[in-house]
Amino acid sequence: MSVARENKPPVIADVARLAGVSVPTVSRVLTGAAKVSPEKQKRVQDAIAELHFRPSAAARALVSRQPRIIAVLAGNTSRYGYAETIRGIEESARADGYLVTITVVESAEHDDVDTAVSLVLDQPIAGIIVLKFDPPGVAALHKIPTDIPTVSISGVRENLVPQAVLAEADAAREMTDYLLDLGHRTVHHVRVPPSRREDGRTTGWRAALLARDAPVPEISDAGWDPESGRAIGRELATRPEVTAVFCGNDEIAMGVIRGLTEGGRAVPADVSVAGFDDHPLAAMWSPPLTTVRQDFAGLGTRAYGLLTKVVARETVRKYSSERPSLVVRESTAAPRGDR
Amino acid sequence: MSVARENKPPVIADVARLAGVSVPTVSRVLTGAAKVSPEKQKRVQDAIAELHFRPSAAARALVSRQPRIIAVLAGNTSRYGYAETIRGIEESARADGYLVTITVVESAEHDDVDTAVSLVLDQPIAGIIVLKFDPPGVAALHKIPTDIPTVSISGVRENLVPQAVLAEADAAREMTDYLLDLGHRTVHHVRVPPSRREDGRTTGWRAALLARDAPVPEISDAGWDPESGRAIGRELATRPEVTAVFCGNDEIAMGVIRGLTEGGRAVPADVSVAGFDDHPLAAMWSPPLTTVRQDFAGLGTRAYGLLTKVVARETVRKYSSERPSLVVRESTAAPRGDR
DNA sequence: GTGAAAGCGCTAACAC
DNA sequence: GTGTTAGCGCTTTCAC
Repeated sequence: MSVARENKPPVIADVARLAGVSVPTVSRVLTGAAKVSPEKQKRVQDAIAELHFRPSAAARALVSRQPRIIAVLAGNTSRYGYAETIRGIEESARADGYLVTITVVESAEHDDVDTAVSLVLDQPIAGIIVLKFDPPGVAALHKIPTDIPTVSISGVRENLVPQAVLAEADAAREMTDYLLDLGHRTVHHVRVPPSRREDGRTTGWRAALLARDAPVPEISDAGWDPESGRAIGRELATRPEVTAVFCGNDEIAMGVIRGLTEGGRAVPADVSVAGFDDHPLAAMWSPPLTTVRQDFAGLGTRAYGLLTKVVARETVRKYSSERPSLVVRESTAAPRGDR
Repeated sequence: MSVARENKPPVIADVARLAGVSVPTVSRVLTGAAKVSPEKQKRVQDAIAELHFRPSAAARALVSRQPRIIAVLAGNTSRYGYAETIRGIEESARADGYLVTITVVESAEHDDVDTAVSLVLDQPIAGIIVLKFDPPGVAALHKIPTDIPTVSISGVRENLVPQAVLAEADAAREMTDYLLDLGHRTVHHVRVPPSRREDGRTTGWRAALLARDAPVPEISDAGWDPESGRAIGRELATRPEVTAVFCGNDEIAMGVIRGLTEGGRAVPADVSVAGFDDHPLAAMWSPPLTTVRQDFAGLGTRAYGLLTKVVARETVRKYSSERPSLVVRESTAAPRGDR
């Protein structure tokens, strides 16, 4: 009989026995850490195949002190930007032989943050990437012990840990300038839940307005659900002075357009609406949505790259992406009076 | 000095020393497995806090043989249905103290499948959930050794492993019947990449047509990107006999509507278009999309529940969800001649 | 209740 | 090259 232990998964000792070599020799062919004679190599290989042996990841992680898992902490996983960023992280990690875990931080409340962070800390992980796009993400970052390799992803620079950033503020400013250049007196802003007091999109929008001496209208706060944008759109439809709206993301922009339309205002004839992100459906929308293209997957990739350096204890510095780019489609136009 | 080992994370022995107890006693207060006197309990607790001690997950996984991680294998992670299903899995797992990993199976090619499955198998995991929505998912499922606790999620029943299913075929049939009842002579079908020769949506559509002796038009194959739906929509726009289109998912339906519109056909005046999934943007679309609501998150939750039973070696049987429900909105109407 | 001793399955160190 | 000896940091007997 070749199966040494009834019903239990084979261990390295079983392989060694079957191949007629010592345990470390099996380990050597497994890791390739040292030379093994071709003959024994083959015997070991055969034994492994025969027993369907797979080394225990738990034992390896214990002895080598290098778990092959990285954790992602995020306030959300299914909205477009989040999902794409995670996709970018996973893709790079997989190519590198790392598995990635995702855990969502339901809210910035102590209990939720603690649950999520503890869950991650209680597993054998190599490092953590936190998506600091919203308050839960920010709260989570602050709860992570400083001795754990950590990287954050954000729309604004900060110095807590190395981070991959998107130059959101610059892009928002560019978008606002574009709208102003079209002839709009000012630009209204519908914000998605910000990560701090104010996120990059809002900052850039305000800066552009102030730089041109345009009035700074009160901000409308939306949630993550497009439905919340619709309600805001309906409200905006009742205010004739609103001719241009810059939204925190495309999904909200789509809701806003819907609400505006329901309220009797045509887009872009009566009011121009712009989004942010370049959601896959933005081009399908009617009218096709003017927006800002963000390379979320690339952001994830860069964050992963940063993390591997931190894990390897190399010195790293803050990273910065190329600026997101303006994509002009048909949901924006010059105001009525100007045409 | 209370820190026993310079620069290294504290281990259980450090805690024991500081608290003046034995290592097993510390372990006992950690796990709560056995009684410890209140006094020592407190000393241990204090030592843990002082040292910021966290037990090594790797060591625990090794000795207890019960990793607290479950893996999800999927052909995709960011499209709506996938992302929502994963969200459901993660939510239940987190509540249960399990971490979830995600790994993408890029294609059904041997190399991609092998990379993904090996990655997962090389880590300390308790079990696997595979999203069998597409060919990569199906291929991955077949590569998983049978001794690993595994559950699949799918739109059609099969018997390989326990699975959480959505009664897609029934819902598709209901949708097709609804369209036929409106007075359409037949219903065209735009398919998303199927998991097997034919998935539940296509099967249900065909069954409904056959049952009513309606002609069964040739199927149009779309990809996952809405853009591919748009191309199909343009093509469909050139064929006057097309008056009703049932699409494999909402994103494709939105693309099809766009293409149809660009081709000069009005929706629903000239042609009715229905989707599948009830994407968050479906209600925002113009016209608001008629679709089928699927409870993806619930599906994920049920799959997780199944997996925990398999892990615990309880006997389980196939699960089945309530049937998805029809959501009639404004993208469908009676054909022109009937009005 | 509590400590000593014995592993979990693997890799690292060290001879030969 | 290869085997022997030691652990990795915990939990689990098993005495007392």
